[in-house]
Amino acid sequence: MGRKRSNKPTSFDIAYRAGVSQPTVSRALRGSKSVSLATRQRIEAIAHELNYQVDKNASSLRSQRSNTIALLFFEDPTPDGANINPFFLAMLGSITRATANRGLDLLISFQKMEDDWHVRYQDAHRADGLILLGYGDYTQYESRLTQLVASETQFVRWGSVRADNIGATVGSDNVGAGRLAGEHLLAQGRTRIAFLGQADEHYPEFADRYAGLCAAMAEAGFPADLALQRGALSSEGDGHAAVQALLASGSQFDAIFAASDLIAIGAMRALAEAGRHVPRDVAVIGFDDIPAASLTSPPLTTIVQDLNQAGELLVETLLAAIQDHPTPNRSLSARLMVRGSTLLSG
Amino acid sequence: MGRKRSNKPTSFDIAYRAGVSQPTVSRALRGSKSVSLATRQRIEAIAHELNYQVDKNASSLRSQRSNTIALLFFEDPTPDGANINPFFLAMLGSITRATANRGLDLLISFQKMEDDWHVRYQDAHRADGLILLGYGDYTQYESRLTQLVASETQFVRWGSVRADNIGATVGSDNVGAGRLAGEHLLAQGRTRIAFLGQADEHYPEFADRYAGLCAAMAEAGFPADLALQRGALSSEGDGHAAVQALLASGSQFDAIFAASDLIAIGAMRALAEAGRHVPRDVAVIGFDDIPAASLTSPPLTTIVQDLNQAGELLVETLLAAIQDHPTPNRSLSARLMVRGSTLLSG
DNA sequence: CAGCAATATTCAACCGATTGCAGCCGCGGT
DNA sequence: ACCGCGGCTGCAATCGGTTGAATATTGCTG
Repeated sequence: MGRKRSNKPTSFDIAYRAGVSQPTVSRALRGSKSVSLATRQRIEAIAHELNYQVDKNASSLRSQRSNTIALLFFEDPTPDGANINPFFLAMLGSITRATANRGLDLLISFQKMEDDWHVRYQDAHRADGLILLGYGDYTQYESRLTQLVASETQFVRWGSVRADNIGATVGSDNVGAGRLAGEHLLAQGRTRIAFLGQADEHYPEFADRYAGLCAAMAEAGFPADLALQRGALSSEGDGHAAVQALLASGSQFDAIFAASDLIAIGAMRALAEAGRHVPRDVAVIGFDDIPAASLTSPPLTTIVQDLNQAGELLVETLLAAIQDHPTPNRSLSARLMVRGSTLLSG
Repeated sequence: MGRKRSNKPTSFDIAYRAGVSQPTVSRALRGSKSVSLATRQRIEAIAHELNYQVDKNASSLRSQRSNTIALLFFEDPTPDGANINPFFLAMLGSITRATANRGLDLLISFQKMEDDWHVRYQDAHRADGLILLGYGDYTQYESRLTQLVASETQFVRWGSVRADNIGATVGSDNVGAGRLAGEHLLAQGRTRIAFLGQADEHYPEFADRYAGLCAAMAEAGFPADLALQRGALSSEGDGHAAVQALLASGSQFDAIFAASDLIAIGAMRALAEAGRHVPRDVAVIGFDDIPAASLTSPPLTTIVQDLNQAGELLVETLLAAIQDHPTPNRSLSARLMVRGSTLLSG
């Protein structure tokens, strides 16, 4: 309907002008070494002149490789869809760069876990593999992951790196990062450190961060007080509520380690409302270094994950899996970004 | 290489089991009305049972439609690539939803304008059309757009909606939005309103916002003072610098309308450094309502664009163009989000 | 100069759907 | 009976590359 016959050049047009057969054109343009230099250059010149582009569909259909990967976000439902976790948006930048560097295309989707993604993507030959990104309860999704493995779908996910993970995983060294946060707070003379974040097995990344904190505290001779750990998922509201609960419980604390910046920001808001000064009364440290972290007052000290490397490593690992060269799971070290929320002025 | 013969079912497998021909399967699954209800249901049942998915490549190759659109960001170079303008990230959420609603796939890329995108996407049949997103100097890119039109590439862009635009355009009613901002500030008793943002023809959106502000001021009998307009692109640093320049010039002003939230945030920082209180001494209003806007102190009053509708409209317009049913360009109305940066407490 | 390996190119099949057209069947009209 | 027509379904071509095997072209050896 209204789609006039396209006059885009095909490899046949090029073959004709170059006086060779069409398969030779195909080989030449992909740099096959079984085409002589002379003919390849001739073909390349003509292709360039005609503005020829290989048809992606034909190519993928025959070769069964799309050179495309699909990035799937699955966050716990955000009804309006507009509020995506800023950390993942930063990750998106890193991943797009990593794929572009390798000449791969990137499909993205914010499908909820309910949907049958692998069916829509890999099974339909749209993508060669998947990257799964999301906070949230991975254990709840384990059956899904198992299913992905069973259907021979290739994927990597970002998360807590453990030996018994299903499928390839890339993630930060959360235990080490938690330790960093703890050591920093201890160095500031804080010993009653609260942790805000779900620290159970459903949120292994948060649990790891807490474990790191506890380790640092134990080594310093100030064992963590379990009463100072409060659940919080990854929203500002949760952080706010958690601090209110802490204050209401009457527990004494002089520092907060929040499992994410959003939680930390909510926590700081609650502290301000309660008249507690940051950092004088309570030092606060977050996690992720989202853009807003430097804009709070005082600016939020936080843990920075190595996002550039994250994208690279995710893509690298996925490609290895696709080529049946499984790579051992790797974790990335994080570093501390000190700002005003943990430093007494001066 | 390691790619064992896939055993994914094809339409032939289904045809065989259903006792019909393969084309009938194809028709049935696409709901062609020339297949009887009985056979269609039988085919659907088998397809579902086998977990069959139409091969996207084969389908696109034959039908010459990919049901995919490509989203191209082109911001002025951000060398590390990590810092994407938060406004566009919000837009991304809206667009992904709009495409998902229509069963379209979305390819994304942060290619710089230098690259030959249309070649990589539409010409290679990866996508049926393009969505172009980016602040920045569109006029600089006009030749590119003309080229896109010449190569019959379908695209929509987000930007200033004008009659003489090249190609389809969707955008906010920036003049109206600027007027809103102006009226709000005037209602707060401010009459010396500075505008921070490039207001020349290279940045038509910003120019429109300024025009709206000027109109509101003129109507209220307080014509805008051109000395209070300062260029600023879209970064925090620019906003900071612009305010410093304003202060250094000795101009008097009691309000600032920043062309973007990032500029506004930088401006507020500069004001704080100069000891000017917001909103007592200077009221500040931004544009975009990025997540950080509600986290500044005081929280930033800003203009909210209707992002949900933006994604819908972009996709709708693009699809119309693809089907040769060009739609008139439309603009979306924006609304005011009042927060502390323009309200004297009480 | 036959013999044979190495290199360059062509042949023909193939990937898995979509689509225009032809064919079949059943039924109502005359 | 015969024709025609509408409703379904099958046939065969097609989309535009990729790929393994076959063939042509050289070049080199003895």
